[in-house]
Amino acid sequence: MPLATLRRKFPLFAGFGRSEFESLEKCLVRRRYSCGQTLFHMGDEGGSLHLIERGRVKVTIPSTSGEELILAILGGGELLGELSLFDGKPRSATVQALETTETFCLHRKDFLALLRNRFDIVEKLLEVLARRIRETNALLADRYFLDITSRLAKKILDLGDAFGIQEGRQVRIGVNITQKNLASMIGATRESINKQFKAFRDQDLVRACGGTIVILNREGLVRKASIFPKP
Amino acid sequence: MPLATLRRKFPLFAGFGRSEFESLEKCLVRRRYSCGQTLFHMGDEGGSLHLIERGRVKVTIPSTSGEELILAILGGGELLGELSLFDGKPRSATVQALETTETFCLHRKDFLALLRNRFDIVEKLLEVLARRIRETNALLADRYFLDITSRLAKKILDLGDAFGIQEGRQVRIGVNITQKNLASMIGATRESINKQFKAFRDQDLVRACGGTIVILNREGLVRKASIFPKP
DNA sequence: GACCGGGTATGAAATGCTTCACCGCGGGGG
DNA sequence: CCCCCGCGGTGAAGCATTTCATACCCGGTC
Repeated sequence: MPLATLRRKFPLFAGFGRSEFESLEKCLVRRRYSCGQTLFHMGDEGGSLHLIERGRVKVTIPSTSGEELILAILGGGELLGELSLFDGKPRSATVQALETTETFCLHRKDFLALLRNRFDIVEKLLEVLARRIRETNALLADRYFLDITSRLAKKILDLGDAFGIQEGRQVRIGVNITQKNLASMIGATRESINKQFKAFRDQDLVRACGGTIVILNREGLVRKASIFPKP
Repeated sequence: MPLATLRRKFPLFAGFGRSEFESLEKCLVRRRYSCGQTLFHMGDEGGSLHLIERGRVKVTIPSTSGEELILAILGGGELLGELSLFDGKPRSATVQALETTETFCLHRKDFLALLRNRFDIVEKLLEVLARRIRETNALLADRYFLDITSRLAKKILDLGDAFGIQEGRQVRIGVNITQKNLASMIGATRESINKQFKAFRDQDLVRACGGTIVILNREGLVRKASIFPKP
């Protein structure tokens, strides 16, 4: 991969020059995962970091009874598996590929060595972690304060922002998300999602179209997401 | 505050020598908050970091209808308000003193300057952030997978670990936690907590004693916390 | 001393969500 | 080619929690 591409794809390394690039390149190992494959399991020993080159993965916490909670869906350019790097503890979640996914894998000691000399990378990393914390806090708050209708509307909007493809006045969500996945993202059963989703469809807010979701009326969804269910 | 005290109270600065100490000391501003006072509100501009010297605070997210979700209770030696420092965004939560609390306040640019030269502090910071993420993820997972009984048992155990004072075979939780607070920690109503708490009392797992909780039977609580409600 | 606000206690009624049961569809593998 | 499994769809019943209503106790204060 040329330097320019690296810098474009991974803002983390935006400040890199040629010499740093060359020493970094030696440490990167390319990894390829097909759809459904798991990168690692919660509880595993974790000594490496992934940079997602292309594809998408889901970050989940499994329950002992086989259900799963989806914490995040990550795509190209994003960082993955950094937690274990910083505290040396086991993997905090399971990660599975949702599509064919390619990553660059970087080992703990190489990465820490990298950090030591580059304060700009440290700054960006701190920012990434801060964002993760904000996101999880928001999820938690939503789960406390909102009912399923609002949570679903919000989640659809989020997905639209993260993976949306503009199509005229509509936005198509560019990942295949099953209703079951939606359910484990917002903490509800598939059946509840199904019913709520139908309600949104009946109100012409969204459309389902071969596995992907299309947002028809963004404003309407925003209203659903924020109207307060307990007045 | 002498250097030795600083190093003992705040592991973050364990590696500090005399000269660094002197330059740090110039930047620290002592702040005092009485019980109930708020340090800052969610949404505020946030340009500073607090090191808690003594006392305890609660970190909360308020809902628009006046309820609150308690994300964490922090005590002496802990860090507070670091998120806004790293991403420049507004305060992600409201923080209120639960007791008389004294902190050292450090401004953004002073802190960043500190970081720039001290990789050991960066490492510890990353560790702190990683731990926060793990904790929030765990809260979220609990909220998804466990019922109120298990969540309450778990929370009581957590509080015991964090603020417990050994008293013979018992552990007294050294903070005044109202049932309402417990409720906003685990995401339930005060009434539900009350009933569940009574159940625990009837089983001689815990005892309430003038505002504080005493754990009588740790093992029993552990069992309650982990037995799976949906078999 | 009377009043009031905040915390605790408790039961009955209401309800949002889950559980369960069932159906149809489509696609991938034997 | 057919079978089965995973996904979407839907209604009825069940239930965990919330909501509501009420009461008591305690400490402060007017």
